[in-house]
Amino acid sequence: MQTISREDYLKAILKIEEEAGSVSNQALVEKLNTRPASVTNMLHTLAAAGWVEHEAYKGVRLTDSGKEIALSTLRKHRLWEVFLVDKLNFSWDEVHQWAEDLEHVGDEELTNRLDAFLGHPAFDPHGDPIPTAQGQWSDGRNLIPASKTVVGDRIQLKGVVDSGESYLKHLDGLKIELGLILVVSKSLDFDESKILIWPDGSEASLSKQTLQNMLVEKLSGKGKE
Amino acid sequence: MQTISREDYLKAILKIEEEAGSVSNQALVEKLNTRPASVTNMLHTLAAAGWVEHEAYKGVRLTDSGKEIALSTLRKHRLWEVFLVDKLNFSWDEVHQWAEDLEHVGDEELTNRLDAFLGHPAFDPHGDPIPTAQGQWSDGRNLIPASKTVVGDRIQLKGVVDSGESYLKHLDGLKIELGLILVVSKSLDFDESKILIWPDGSEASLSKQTLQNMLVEKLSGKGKE
DNA sequence: AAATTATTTTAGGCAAGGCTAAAAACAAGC
DNA sequence: GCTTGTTTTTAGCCTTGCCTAAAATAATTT
Repeated sequence: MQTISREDYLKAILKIEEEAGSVSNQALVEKLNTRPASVTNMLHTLAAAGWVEHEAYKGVRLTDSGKEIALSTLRKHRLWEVFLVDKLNFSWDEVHQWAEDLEHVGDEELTNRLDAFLGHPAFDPHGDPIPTAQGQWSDGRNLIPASKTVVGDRIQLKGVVDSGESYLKHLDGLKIELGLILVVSKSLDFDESKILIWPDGSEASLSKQTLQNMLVEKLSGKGKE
Repeated sequence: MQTISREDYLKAILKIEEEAGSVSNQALVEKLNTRPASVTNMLHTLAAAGWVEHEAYKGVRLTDSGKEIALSTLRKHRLWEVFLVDKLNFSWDEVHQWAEDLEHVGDEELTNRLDAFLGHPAFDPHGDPIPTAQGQWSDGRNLIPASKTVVGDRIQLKGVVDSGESYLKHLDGLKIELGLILVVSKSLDFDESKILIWPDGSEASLSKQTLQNMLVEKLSGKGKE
């Protein structure tokens, strides 16, 4: 049967599969902030339930039924995040922890009604795609990290790689939010930082690290590539 | 620290205190559908946390801090019920189980924002009063069971005693919902049932048991008392 | 008051899911 | 091929909260 902890593991496995291709116990230890022995334990439980295939020392893979649960949990998580931001006016850096709890509440019916109530959003407040009720992974976008842009590019922020609270607060401080359009004005070889121009004409310098975590879309190319 | 189970116990104790004055272990066994030994166990835990005062064989009482947690949990429960009915269009008989989960999510801040989003409702979908953020128990209404009405009374349904699914579905079948205004047309001594008139002129007979569970307000007395 | 019945508590287990410490397996470097 | 270091597993323990069965206490009847 599904429990909170099991859903958390399945979701973590799904995300690591996406990010890294294969899933090591070590990766789960880091993602779930737990100990290696706990991971081994839980993988046995998940394998016994038929949600993952696990061969000792060889890593894990989600089965179809495991993937279904993981996607459903992720869908709920992201829909609740939209709810918290759009309806309760929380900021994008405040919602993760509550969504972490809310994702374990409700069935498909409730989730679909929530989805309809929110207007069938395609992306969550961090720009991550929301799986559909059919488990479709709808990210047909071609986003690139802002660190890969060149002088002259007009770019729009569409997502973030790291949606941890501290990074998001950092962006808040820079008046950077999803949908913001920026122009790359200067690129410094020295430390790979860039100077960007805001729509109001103001400028600021962003570090390499900040840029790497910003997922942007290149708009109508004013860029000199 | 607060856990789901502890919050459930505190909420149950609060409700039994309201309903019955004093709280026996037996009452908790019934309300929480558990075993006597489990109740004794948990009461020790709650007493150790300072949330209840418990003397062996003598019953329990909430302390101030215990009551605060219980009221906050009840508040969350009822606000989420309003959300499910008003925003996600569930019917009043479908929401209890989900609210039972949702009540354990979020802090005061989230709850207050939900409250504001819902327009500061005073009552939940079953007519039960919603405690305020300050823990005020705002039921200044003077409701009576419909079984205590007399012929000629014009009454409005404001709440139910039993908000279990089967009773609510029974009312649904009779086209009875919160806010409905009825007129008592006949009272049968035989089985203490009554015949009532709907606003559209139709009539139906309600059993004693059905009437006892309907909490109504007497409107402008057309009644012959 | 004594006996019966009902309620509550104690005693002892069980399952989930976490942990530490130690052993085993794998991967790399010499 | 051995040695060293990393990763994974095993072994064994802990906590929460549930359970059953039996003992203790209260309440009710006779």
